[in-house]
Amino acid sequence: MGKAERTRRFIIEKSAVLFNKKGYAGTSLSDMTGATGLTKGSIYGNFENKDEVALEAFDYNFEKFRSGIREMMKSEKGSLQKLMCYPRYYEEKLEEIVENGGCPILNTGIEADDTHEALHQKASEAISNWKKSIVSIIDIGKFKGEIQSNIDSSAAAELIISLIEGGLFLSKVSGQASYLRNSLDRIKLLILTELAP
Amino acid sequence: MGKAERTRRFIIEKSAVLFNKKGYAGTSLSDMTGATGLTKGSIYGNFENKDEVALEAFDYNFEKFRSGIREMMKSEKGSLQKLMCYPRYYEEKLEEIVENGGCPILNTGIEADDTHEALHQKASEAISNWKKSIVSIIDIGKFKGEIQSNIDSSAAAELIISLIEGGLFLSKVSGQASYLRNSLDRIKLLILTELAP
Amino acid sequence: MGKAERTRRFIIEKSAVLFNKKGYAGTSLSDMTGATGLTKGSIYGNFENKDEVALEAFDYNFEKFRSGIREMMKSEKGSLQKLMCYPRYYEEKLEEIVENGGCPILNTGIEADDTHEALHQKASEAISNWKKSIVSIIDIGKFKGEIQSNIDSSAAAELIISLIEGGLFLSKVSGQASYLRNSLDRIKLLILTELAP
Amino acid sequence: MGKAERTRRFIIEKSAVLFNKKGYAGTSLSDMTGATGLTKGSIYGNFENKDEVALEAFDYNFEKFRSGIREMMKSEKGSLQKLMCYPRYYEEKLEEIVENGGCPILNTGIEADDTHEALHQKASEAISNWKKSIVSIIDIGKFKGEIQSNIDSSAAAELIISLIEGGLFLSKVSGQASYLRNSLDRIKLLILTELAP
DNA sequence: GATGAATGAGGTTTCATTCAT
DNA sequence: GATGAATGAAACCTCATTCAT
Repeated sequence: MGKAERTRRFIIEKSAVLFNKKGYAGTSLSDMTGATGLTKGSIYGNFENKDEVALEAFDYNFEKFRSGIREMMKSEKGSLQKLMCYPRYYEEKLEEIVENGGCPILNTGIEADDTHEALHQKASEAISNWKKSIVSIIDIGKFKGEIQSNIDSSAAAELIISLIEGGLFLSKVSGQASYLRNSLDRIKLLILTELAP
Repeated sequence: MGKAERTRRFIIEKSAVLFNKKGYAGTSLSDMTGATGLTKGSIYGNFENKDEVALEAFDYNFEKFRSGIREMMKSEKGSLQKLMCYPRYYEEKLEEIVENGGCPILNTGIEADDTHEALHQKASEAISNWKKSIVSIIDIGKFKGEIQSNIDSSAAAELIISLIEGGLFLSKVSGQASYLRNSLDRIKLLILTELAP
Repeated sequence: MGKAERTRRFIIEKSAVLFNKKGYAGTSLSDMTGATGLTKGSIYGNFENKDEVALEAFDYNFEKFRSGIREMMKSEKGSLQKLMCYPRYYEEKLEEIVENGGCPILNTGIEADDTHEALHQKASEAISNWKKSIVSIIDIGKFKGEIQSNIDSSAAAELIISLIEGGLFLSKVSGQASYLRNSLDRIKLLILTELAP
Repeated sequence: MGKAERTRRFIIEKSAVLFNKKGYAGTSLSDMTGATGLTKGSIYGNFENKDEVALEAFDYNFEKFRSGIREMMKSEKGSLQKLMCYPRYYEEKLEEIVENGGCPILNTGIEADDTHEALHQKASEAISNWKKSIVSIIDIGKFKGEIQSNIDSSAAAELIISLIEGGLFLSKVSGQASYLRNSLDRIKLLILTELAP
């Protein structure tokens, strides 16, 4: 990793939490120079404009948001066990997520949907990929006989995601963890009583 | 209603959709003069500052968001029937909600939670009131024997809200109505198979 | 005094202290409506514009500033006794003058000299009249043999005014009464040892 | 001196006379861009806000105001000769001072005393330092036997300052140099007949 | 005659971006 | 490749003033 690449990385890391907390419109170049200790010139030397930083910051935030659970899943073999990682993971991580400004898909999706098409697209793709990965786990589960074969994989995946995002949103804004907990409990129930054969 | 009150009303109505779509930081005074045809001086003659407009615009958006379902519920007697209004209502209204920029609680809550305490508070209170109204319906249902008495009213209410908000968010950002539909189907199932005696 | 005249009077009285404390540029129409409880329309119904109020407020402030000493002088017969009123008067009144924002000639003269010709003129005339009144007292004193006839009336008057204004300014800004006291003591000395025969 | 420092200097120099003539409230950012040829952005790149420019402009004006007399005093050895610099200096400089808007202590003190605490403080400190420097000259004079030892140094210093400021004010506003001349003559008399042994 | 509401110019400040050094 | 300094547009807000009611 050359120096240029390292500087880019550094700028993204430091800016990512700003964008996640204050949003795209609410984060200024000055916020970014303040957080990085770099100059505006330096940021413009490494990125074309604020947009480019925001776009990469989203990728960074999203990757960070997803890598934990991917790691957790690796050590699980069964499809149900893999799916059960979701409720386990978010239950553990709520506090940390809140500290970092919340779920980046939620933050970026909500801000960008009517204002910033490129960011909106990023959020939309993130959702799409997330759904695909859950569908894939369920389909493999069905193939291996670990999950009932008459399950609608797509519907199940969408329901799981809606419950997680709804719970995260309400717990973050209301300050009450119970919203997320109830959502995650429902996911567990779903996995154990409806997906499991 | 005096002229001042009419102008305030007019400014709020015209600005409300802007704030819901573009957010607080993303909506400028110029956007507001553009939408109303009034001058900045006129807006500042009727409101103390942008904050005051945004705060009242939230109330307006929230009221509009809630009044439809309140109306629908009025014509229902039974507790289960009242609760079933939620899935019915949001299924019908998704398109309209999307056109107006989405759920104001979601939009405002997400933007404001780390940046604008007064708006955050508004969103938080809206959630709290919404939950109370669902809990109240359930509790009355329990009292009247229409809902199983061993149900955790609070948990059920939080779950319903999480499903609605999660579904709205994902359908809006992904552009796919199925997220919300699946959430609403799950709410119906919950009402009919878990709450009903 | 008709109603219109009473309203004008009221506006001037309430605005006069504002202009004396905050200056012409520093006093806004809103300050004036705040201080009077009247509307902008009402002020513009009684005065042509802010200038006209400021000009009359200066007259009011100046008159108030001078009327006290004029009163005090009335009860004195001798020229020296009349002149001695100055040090006596300002020694007594320093606190009150400071509370009202200081000497209006000083405030208006300093602010207006390079920015507002009409106000400048008012201040300049006030100085001129003040000087004339002192010169007149001295000249009468000379005629009556109460004051040495070889005294330069004009120079003595200017010196007295300079000492008063210099002392007032420095005491007001520094917060220390001694500046004015020393100036006034010097005036007394001047009267008793140089003017007196 | 780096470029930034040179630009700051330039802005201060060009703004200083504006602030001295038109006052703090009467000087706008547009006045400042007009006088410097720079943009508002550039001014805000070099200063935190208008206040910071005004505060430094006062220092600049005051320093300019004082440096001349300090220079003149350097070539004098005796205490009386040093004190005699005051009347000599201000007699010479009246015209130049008037052209530059008058004495900055007077202008700033009068405008700021009831409206701008930071500027008021600056003016107040300037007075305090000025007085200290005169007291110091007198005390040294007493020690060296050049000035009568029973003189009240503080009172003499305050009187000198009051005479200068009073004279400057009245000559500036009335347009008649005699006010200042009479004050300065009185200072000379004081030095030669009261301070001198 | 008085008022409430509006205006439009101008106030201070911050923005994303550029470019000579 | 990085920086510091500048730009000009646009941000929020206040101003003195006007005028229909």
